[in-house]
Amino acid sequence: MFREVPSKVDFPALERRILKWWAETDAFHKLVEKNKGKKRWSFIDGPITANNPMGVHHAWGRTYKDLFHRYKAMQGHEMRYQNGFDGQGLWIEVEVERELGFTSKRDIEKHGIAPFVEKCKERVQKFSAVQTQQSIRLGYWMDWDNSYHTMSDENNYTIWLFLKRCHERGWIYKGRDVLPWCPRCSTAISEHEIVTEGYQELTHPAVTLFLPLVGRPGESLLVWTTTPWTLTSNVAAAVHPDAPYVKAKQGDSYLYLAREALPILQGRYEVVEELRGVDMDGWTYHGPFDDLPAQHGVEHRVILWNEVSETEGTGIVHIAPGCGKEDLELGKEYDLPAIAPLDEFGTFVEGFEWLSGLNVADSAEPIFEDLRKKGLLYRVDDYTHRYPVCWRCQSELVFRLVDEWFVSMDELRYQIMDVVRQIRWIPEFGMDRELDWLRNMDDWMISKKRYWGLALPIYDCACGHFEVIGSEVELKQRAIEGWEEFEGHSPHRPWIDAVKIRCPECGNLVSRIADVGNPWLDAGIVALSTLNYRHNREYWEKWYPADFISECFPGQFRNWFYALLAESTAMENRPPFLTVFGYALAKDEHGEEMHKSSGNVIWFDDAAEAMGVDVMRWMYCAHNPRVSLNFGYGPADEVRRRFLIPLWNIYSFFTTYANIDGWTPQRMGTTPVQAPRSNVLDRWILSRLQVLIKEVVERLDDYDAAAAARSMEAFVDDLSNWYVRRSRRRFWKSEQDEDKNMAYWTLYGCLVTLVRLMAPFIPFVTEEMYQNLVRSVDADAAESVHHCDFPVADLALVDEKLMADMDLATKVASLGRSARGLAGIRLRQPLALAVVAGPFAEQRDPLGPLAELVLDELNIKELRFTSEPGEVVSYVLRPDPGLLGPKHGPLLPKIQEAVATLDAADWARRLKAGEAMQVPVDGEIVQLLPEEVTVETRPQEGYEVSQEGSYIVGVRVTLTDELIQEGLARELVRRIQNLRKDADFRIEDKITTYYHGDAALTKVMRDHDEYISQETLSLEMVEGEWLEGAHTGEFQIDGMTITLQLVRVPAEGDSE
RNA sequence: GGGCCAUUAGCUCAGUUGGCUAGAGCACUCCUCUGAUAAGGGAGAGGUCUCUGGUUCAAGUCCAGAAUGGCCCA
Repeated sequence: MFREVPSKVDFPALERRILKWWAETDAFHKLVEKNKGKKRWSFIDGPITANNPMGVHHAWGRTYKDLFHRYKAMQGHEMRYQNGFDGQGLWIEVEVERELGFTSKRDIEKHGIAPFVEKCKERVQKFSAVQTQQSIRLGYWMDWDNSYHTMSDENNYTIWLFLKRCHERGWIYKGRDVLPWCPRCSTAISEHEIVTEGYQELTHPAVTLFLPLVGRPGESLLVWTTTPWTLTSNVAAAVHPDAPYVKAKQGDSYLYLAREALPILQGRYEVVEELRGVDMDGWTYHGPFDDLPAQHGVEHRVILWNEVSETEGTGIVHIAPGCGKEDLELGKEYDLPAIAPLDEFGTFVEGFEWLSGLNVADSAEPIFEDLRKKGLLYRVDDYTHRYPVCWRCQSELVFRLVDEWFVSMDELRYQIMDVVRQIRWIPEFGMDRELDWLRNMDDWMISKKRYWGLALPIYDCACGHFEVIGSEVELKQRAIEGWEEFEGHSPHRPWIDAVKIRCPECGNLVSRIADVGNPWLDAGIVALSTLNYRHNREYWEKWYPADFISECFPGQFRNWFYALLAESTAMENRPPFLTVFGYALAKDEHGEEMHKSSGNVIWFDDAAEAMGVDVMRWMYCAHNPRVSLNFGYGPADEVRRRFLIPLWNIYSFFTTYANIDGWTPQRMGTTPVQAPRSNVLDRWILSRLQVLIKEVVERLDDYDAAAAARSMEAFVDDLSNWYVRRSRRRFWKSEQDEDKNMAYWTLYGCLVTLVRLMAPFIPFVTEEMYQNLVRSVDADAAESVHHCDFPVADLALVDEKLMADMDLATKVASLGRSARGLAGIRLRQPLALAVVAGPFAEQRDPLGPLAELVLDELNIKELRFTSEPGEVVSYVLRPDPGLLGPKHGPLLPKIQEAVATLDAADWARRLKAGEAMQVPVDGEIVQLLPEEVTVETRPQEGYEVSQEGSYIVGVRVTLTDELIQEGLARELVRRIQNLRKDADFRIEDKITTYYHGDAALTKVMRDHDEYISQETLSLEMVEGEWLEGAHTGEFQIDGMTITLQLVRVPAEGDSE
């Protein structure tokens, strides 16, 4: 016996039960053990940031990872099952700062770096534990005790090795650059970080000001900027050499600006001279802040620059090499001084007099006021533009001249590009994206002026020499002092900073630079560090490169993919992974981004308990990964209703009837799938099943989960709405014959195969079904569905012709239902005949045995096939008077007459083929174009028809008394069945039926006594008696009344 | 300015070597079935497959250009 299966199911409760059972039986580790020593399948996990609970977008990615792990496991592969947590870097620091109520780096210093770093570690531990629990809830099978952390010693030291290798090749250098800088976080923001969500639409005051020219009294350049604070460091003004400029007179002053920019002028003006940019080359002017000490000795001049836009601002660009990236480049070219006005907090440094000590955020108004006082201010306007902000704390970034450390991309860039081309990118455009990034990226800035992160092993001596340490062993050897203080700690600040080495060039003691590393270094090294590259090269060789990695596409080209590629290429010049699978973003169900502030975020824990993770997983798997996923309760409910419930219903149906008949698979050894079948439905569904297996394997081998899921949905639909629906009677009948046995074997075979096919997708419900369908009757079967082998298609069972014929049968059934619908005759009313017209040629019986299915489905006595549509429809040709009237005038009635005499069926075909009609009228030939003649189809007398393509199904709508009686009998059966159900009888309960009512109905009861009692399991049908206490119903059928009463008959052996 | 992607029914999307009278689900209206039943089925309506050219016997599909939207890089 199978365990009884309720038709209603609580998926989340089921999932919790299965989770508990997996834990109790140690199902995961048994799987690992089972596959030990088999062919490897290597996966490297992109570490999840262990900073907050995971979201439903993480669950999407983790579902793919679990899906392919489970699939490969069922196909017998050894795997490492290692999950990764990312835990070093600014994002952790920012959250901890928030927790502690800190607002700047000074607070951290005051608090102490050591306790701060400890708190960062604690946060990572806390949330990695939370995410582990959530992942387990998702059904993600990983070796959770073996998760790696990017903050581990091994990970950090492996990065040291990488940096050492880079240094040996001369790729590491200290650069002076103008970088986007967050004044709150007090660190540079690398270009990797600034690009996503790094810009906001902001409004700033833009200032237009005079720069008085030297030696040209009364004449000024007009410049424009949105960052007034940079004017303090102005050293030059750039013009486009070929652009037209003008000298405009306004009042007593003469202004220079681009001709295109003239509309910027307020009030009346007069153009007194036209010139080109090149004519202004070398002019000198008085800087706007020449009075500040920082500006002493600076000569301001006009330079030429091809990038100057004539339409932005005034067409004359203010240049401050200490405050802008392009400015600095230009500065190098023209040998201009770079003045750096801001410290790490965005405060003006010494040398700026009244500005010194003022924060950049508060500087705009005082600067305008100063310019106004000096008579240099022309106008101030609000200007809205996209401005970079800190991606973590949203502070507006400034551009600061700083020392940072870089890895040169000169050589590495091209090596990585070669590696990229050896990798399979899914979707394919990934390769182009990555190559595009590599072509365009600047040198990799690896330093960050923060606390919690990789301790960059760079020892920079004042003499100009610097060293890069490649391991903890090397550091110990080189340590002159501080080793004891450091020993026993992780290689993090502040402990690591105690260690000092001797400069081999000048002999002085050298400290480590204070910077920590860019966090993508941490995540990028894992292809080496997690495979024990430093200590067990054999192990590493076994698992490197990964067969597969998978992450969300947007962002990762310049982040994880890039870092992984860069570090592996530098170390080994081989791809770190062979296939990369990317997917898009998760949005809310209306396609809006999920934001806490919009209130549309769905938390993973809520979703899991409300919809169940199998539903979520199916939604993820069935979705096209290239486009963003609209996640929500609505779509989830649809998945549940459309897919999981029907699947469950098939299962529930099977167990219900199998239990009634006491049917169990005696032994799995005589595999049900292979036994020959005589029933066409059995042969058909088993053929479909093999095709399904083949498709699913092919699609999963190609990492196309969505196509596999779609195939499975289509199969479940076929199984439910055709196989089971058409086979119901085979299970329902009371004889225990071979046909029934085969039906059980077939449905059972489909279910147990489906359960294994779907196990990687929806691991919980398949486990539940497997335990009941397989384990409960076969103690020798694999303990868990996830320990089973993945199904293999038996192509010998594929019958293409049968499947094509079945397609035709379902099409005929569909057209027949449609025709019945048009006639308004309900399905319960039997009809005498259906005629199918189609391209059957000589075939007299195109459906063969499948015709039975159609007859039964349509409740029709006879099915006839013909290749002559005229048997069911006639055609009427109607010359369109609206078109032909104006053309032929009085001839029209005669044309209509003439057309009516022609062979309508023949012309219907020819017109459809685009042929024009030639109609003899009054001795001449009139031509009628296809669009001028409407072809109407009408059913032949006594038929209703429905047509699709070249198939027409006509049903005979004439009802005889006999047919009507039969229809009523069926109607009565239905009433009794409903009554049985209302009475809560079990499906197999036998009953006695009492009835009385209008004569016409009681006659049907008597005449169809055998049929009705068989259908309703009535042992006896008694007319005229009234039974107190029986389940009673009074019904109106076609205006007649009947009262029905049911009584359960106790079965033998019942205790009643 | 450059790169990548998308554009198919009211909405969400299938349509992967060019071969359809372009499909599905949801939503809507009507109908229907029913011991799988808080499910299922059918019908109706809804499309110049963004546009313009081209290649081809044949284009939603391939090519070129444009428009719109999105992502990325300057």
